Amino acid sequence: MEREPAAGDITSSGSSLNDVYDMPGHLLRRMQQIAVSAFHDAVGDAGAGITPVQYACLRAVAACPGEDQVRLAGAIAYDKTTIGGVIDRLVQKGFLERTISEKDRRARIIHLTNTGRELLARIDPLVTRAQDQMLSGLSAEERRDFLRLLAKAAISANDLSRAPLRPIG
Amino acid sequence: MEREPAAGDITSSGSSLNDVYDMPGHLLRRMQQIAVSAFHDAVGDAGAGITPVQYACLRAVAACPGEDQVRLAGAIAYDKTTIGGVIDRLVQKGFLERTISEKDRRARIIHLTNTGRELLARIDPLVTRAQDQMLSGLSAEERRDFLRLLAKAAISANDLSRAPLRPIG
DNA sequence: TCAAATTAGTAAGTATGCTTACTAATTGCA
DNA sequence: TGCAATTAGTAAGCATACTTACTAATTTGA
Repeated sequence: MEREPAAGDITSSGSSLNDVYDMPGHLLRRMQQIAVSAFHDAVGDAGAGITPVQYACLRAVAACPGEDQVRLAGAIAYDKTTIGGVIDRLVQKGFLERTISEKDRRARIIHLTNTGRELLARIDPLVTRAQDQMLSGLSAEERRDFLRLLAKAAISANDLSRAPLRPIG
Repeated sequence: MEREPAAGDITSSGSSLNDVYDMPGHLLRRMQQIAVSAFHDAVGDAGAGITPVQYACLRAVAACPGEDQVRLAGAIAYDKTTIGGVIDRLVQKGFLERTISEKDRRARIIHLTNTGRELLARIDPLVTRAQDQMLSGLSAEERRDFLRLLAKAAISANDLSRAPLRPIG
């Protein structure tokens, strides 16, 4: 397999990183990390150490109080193992309550605490600001186009995911 | 356009998950996970357990042989701590070689092994296929638009990231 | 009705993707 | 020249995001 580099070679391996830079997988990974950064920059100390994943989990509980973990996971496209740990930490911090369901003793019913509700009210506007900042390089029209296509791609490929979105209701 | 919650509102907290579903942060997180899934589905057993992150690292070494870890990290926008572990595992599997630099004894110089080169040649077409599959819900024109906007957003917000892209050369 | 299949949740293990903190080597500058 | 600042890399710790495997509870169906 090994050979001497020849005169016409672009790179010593015949491959360039430009391919990688244009791959949706690479760009999505980078944008996701930019999104996490922007979240932390915008929320800062107001967030009591909350993460983007924990924020979405709180929003899911706020929108769907009294659901069990599997259905909450589906509502925001989390793996059921993942959401277990996320809820652990949010209970630990006093933002969520976890009780055993009366109807199904396997299931855990999740509710917001007042502290959790207060946290959400406090950071919601900051999170909205972060969403703007991560797309600050796009014009208003480009943002609309981008979001439309991003949502369309995510909906189309939903079942490719290990943790597909399963909206409640 | 924001409005006051009215008597007839659906949710008890005045918030709905529709906001979350439209947030770029949420959609980017979902698409990133879809991308990882599509990679594993497409590469399967041919990849010797390689991950998308490890693949990009191999491509970076192939394109920029003989670089140190910090510069390789910059070439694909990885944190220097992260790439350390990634390279550990790739050396462990026999795809990369790590040697101490003669010029700077702090630095580790990374090279592909022949096995690593063979792996790349084998899986490159499969990875390309995965990139198509994750955008299968978009038309050719939509894909072009989406990729253009995604790249533009990532370039603009590069310095928001904790691990910005720092191309070599 | 009762055993089989399914389901909710957890546990353990692995791989990113950071943070902070540290060592060792190199650079810069007074 | 020599000391301070910087830099490459690692270590430890924490939070996702899975995988596989397990327990316990519920549902199914013969």
